[in-house]
Amino acid sequence: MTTTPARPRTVQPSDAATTTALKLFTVLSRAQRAIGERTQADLERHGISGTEFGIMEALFHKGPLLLGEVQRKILVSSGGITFLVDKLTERGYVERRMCPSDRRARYAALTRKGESLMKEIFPQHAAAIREAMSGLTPAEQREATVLLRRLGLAAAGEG
Amino acid sequence: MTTTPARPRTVQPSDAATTTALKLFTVLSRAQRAIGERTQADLERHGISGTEFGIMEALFHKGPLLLGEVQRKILVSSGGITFLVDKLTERGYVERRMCPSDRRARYAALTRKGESLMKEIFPQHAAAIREAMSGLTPAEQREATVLLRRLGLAAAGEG
DNA sequence: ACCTATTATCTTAGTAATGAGATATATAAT
DNA sequence: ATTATATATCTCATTACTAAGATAATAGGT
Repeated sequence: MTTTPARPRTVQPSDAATTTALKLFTVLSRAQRAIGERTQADLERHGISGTEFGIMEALFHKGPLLLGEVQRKILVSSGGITFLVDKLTERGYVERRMCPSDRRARYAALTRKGESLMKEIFPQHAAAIREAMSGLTPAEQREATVLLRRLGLAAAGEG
Repeated sequence: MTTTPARPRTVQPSDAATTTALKLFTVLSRAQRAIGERTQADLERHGISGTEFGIMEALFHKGPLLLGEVQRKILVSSGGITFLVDKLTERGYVERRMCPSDRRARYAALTRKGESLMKEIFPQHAAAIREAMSGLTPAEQREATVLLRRLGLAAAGEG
């Protein structure tokens, strides 16, 4: 048995599995960007960012949460959550409340104004997301969800 | 034919299609974030950001490109491409060249140092992406690619 | 009570961008 | 030629963060 002599190559050609992964990487990035641009454009009409909406949505659906809980939910840094809650507080949508059992901790809670904003815009925004996703049928969306959940969990877990 | 009388509702409950779309939105964001964190961590070892890698990869595979071409390819603002090419130039990986036919325009091109950096790290980074995607089999990755391409194109197109 | 480690939030400085507008050049119409 | 419009890049101010460290409070062990 003879081995093929190593022919020098400038750049190692990628194998098929790598090529497949690179394609997925590209379409994943582009899809996320395109969807993100559309959904953020929807929120811009109301003068809030996607991240701000994430905070208010969490408070809207779960009630008051400790800053740290919000932080873990929307995945920003500790400095970031302080900054974001400050901004929402200035605009009157959110307020801080003492935590009776832990004086280091603060709750973030929707004000009445924040609550009524969310009642108005959450359904609208959900519809905008549905619209942004309308390139796929609901059945295809469920397929994509299964695959992306598996992909995301594996990628996050092995960190 | 009778129309159903409008029953007042505080918050319109989402229909099934909206719920499906919201789930996809969540897993899409999370998957992209998890994959992005892993691939950027790989590049950090070489001291470059994902965006910088994107520029160098484009130049590596296509040769010198006008700044505007690079900009459209990696999707940053016009100010952003100037800033990024400046930084890569400072570090000696990229240089600007005059465009003989249009004196407003500038090419960005890899220097010899940039070329050799890419020869070294491109295959490594491709392998890191393959690894980050390994939660799905190649066949599943191809499925996901088909769906995400359709999703992304539809979302970008209807902007 | 005292020490240690941990946790929760806030502060500060720095970064990677964006967006609006400036400048220079090019192209097309008159 | 002149004018208008479009294009390519750059400049500058601002935004939305992150990372590291400061401060303060809690919890557990001794």
